[in-house]
Amino acid sequence: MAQGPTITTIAARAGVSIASVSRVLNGLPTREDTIRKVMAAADELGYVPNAAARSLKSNRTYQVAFAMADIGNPTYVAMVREIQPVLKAAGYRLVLHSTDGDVDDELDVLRRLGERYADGLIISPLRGFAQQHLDLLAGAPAPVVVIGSVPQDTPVDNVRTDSRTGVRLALEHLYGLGRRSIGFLNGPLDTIPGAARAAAYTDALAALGLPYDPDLVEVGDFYRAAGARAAHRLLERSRPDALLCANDLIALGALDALREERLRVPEDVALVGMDDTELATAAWPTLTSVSLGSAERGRRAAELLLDRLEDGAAAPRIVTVEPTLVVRASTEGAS
Amino acid sequence: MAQGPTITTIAARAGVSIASVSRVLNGLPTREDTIRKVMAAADELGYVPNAAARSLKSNRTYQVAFAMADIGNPTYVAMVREIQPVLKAAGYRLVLHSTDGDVDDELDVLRRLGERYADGLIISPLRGFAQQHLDLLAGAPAPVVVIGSVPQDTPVDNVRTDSRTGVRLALEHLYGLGRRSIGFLNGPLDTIPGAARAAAYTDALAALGLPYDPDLVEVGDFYRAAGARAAHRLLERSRPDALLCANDLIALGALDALREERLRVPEDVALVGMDDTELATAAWPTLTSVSLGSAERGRRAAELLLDRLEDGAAAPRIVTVEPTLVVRASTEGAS
DNA sequence: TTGTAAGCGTTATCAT
DNA sequence: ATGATAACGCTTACAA
Repeated sequence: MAQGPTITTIAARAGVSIASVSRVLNGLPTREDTIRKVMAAADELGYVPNAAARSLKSNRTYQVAFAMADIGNPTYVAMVREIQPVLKAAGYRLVLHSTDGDVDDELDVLRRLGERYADGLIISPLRGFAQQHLDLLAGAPAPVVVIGSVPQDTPVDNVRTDSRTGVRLALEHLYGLGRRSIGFLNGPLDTIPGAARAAAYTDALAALGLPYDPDLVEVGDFYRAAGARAAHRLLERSRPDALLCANDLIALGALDALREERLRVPEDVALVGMDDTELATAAWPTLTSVSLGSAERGRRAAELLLDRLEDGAAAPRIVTVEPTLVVRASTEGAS
Repeated sequence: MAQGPTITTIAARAGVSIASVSRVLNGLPTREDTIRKVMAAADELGYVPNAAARSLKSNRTYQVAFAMADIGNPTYVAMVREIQPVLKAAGYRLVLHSTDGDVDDELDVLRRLGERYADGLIISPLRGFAQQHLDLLAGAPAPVVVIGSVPQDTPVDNVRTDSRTGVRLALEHLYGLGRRSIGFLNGPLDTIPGAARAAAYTDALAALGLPYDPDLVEVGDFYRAAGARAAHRLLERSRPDALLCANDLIALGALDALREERLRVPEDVALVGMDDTELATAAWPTLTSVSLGSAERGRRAAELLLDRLEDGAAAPRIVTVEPTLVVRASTEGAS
């Protein structure tokens, strides 16, 4: 915990000015002899440049923030896992914010960007930005990349996925297996994914010519225990031959519930999760799941942000990651 | 992305000196009237203090770094999940480093603390610090808390667990179930947990009066696929009636392998994982697992660091988290 | 090529 | 109570 040397210390030790030290350290043209003296002094003293001083001067922190609802959720873990190495390779540190899906927290993250502790922000809002806060997004003090959808014309880089198509893929798959009574276990409707998936479910049913039956729909939360409770509630009043779950955690909970009710998966009830997390292959039977490309979305978001940091003036970009259906035992029986 | 206002801007707007602005902003005694003017100006301009300037002056970043091998590993996720809210509550940001278990990366994290981008570091080294690097730890430019064991007398705060006891609990449990041929699937021996668990396994066997049979031991890596391969190798040359796995990922892989070999769990082979991650309850049968208190270790580490940041002079503390055995279906049959 | 000095946005000391 | 000013550690004109 020794007090570290500064360029002043080195300058004294090497017998040159601080300007020369700075030049050598930054590789600017300098006399061979001076370089040697400075390097020697720096080495001996174990010099390390001070980040605060550097960023005060350069207006660059070489930090990027990532904000999401819950680092315990495998979806976000997948994102972080991709974001981290991309940033690291580019010389950026990663600052992690967990907002618990709280709108105020999310807005706070946005506002505190004004402290300039980070050069940019990747945010995956769960509750989303109400209309009145869009200007906060647009006028953010640093570049922001949003993972998830933002309203048309919001001038920020954006990585989205098409959950509508994802849900459709799932329902078509189940329909193709002969299932006609397809239930849906959703997360809160006031969340962005919750709302999107609810709409997508209704639409996909219609496209398949299936009736919408409110008894087949339950809203809970994006957690396993909530998923189990929702499944129990649903099973109390109807007997679906398939269940679509708004994420893998819910699906895992549904699996618990189905097991308790002695219903076989997939024979009695076919089960589909969403997000295709590692939990899908840990479960038994392994879970068919709609991949929304979390890892790829994370990576693309990091890349977009780095691009933006190099060229702040470029037009906002929207990247769309296509969903895919990963079929496993929970709908097809074989392992 | 507007250029933010500084205290200079505010001072001009309010018609006072920057010193007064600073005082008001920091709640130092000031005339009512001045306070009003400054606050008004600050509000109108949407002032946010600059983090770099502040930390240059105060030598405080209000950031804490956490370095571990792989954010994809549920053990570390559990730690981050606990560390984050503790830091947040104390007004600190979290900087995340993923080292891939690379020794150089770990040492680099330690060295770069000298940049003073963080006030302290929590590190969970996978490969550990060779003797020659202990001075780097001892002489770190900022307080460090190590999760995992450090050699006696290393002057850093330390949160450890007793994996020896953990392994013993597992073997005693298996022994109590009548298992006598207990195999062991370990991770790399040049990692701290790998080495510790290998020694613990040998000791625990001896304590139970069971012979050590090299055919019952396989070394792989801490991943699922590696666990599956290791299990296959082991099963090719011996038929254990129980398997202890050095973590839950390996256990999951072992489960895959056992299933392929048509061996029933727990009837033919009882299976025990370590770390007690969420994967243990996602798997089927659910996994008996040795909890090493990852969440608690994370939380305690964060608390130790915060304490240290308040009182840098206090004697180094060692916190030990007791392991517990969480018995589930993979050893006891019932769900 | 090198040194002097200004400035990044704060906080804090010192006069006033 | 307030203002002028130095200082934090660095980069970068500008002069020499």
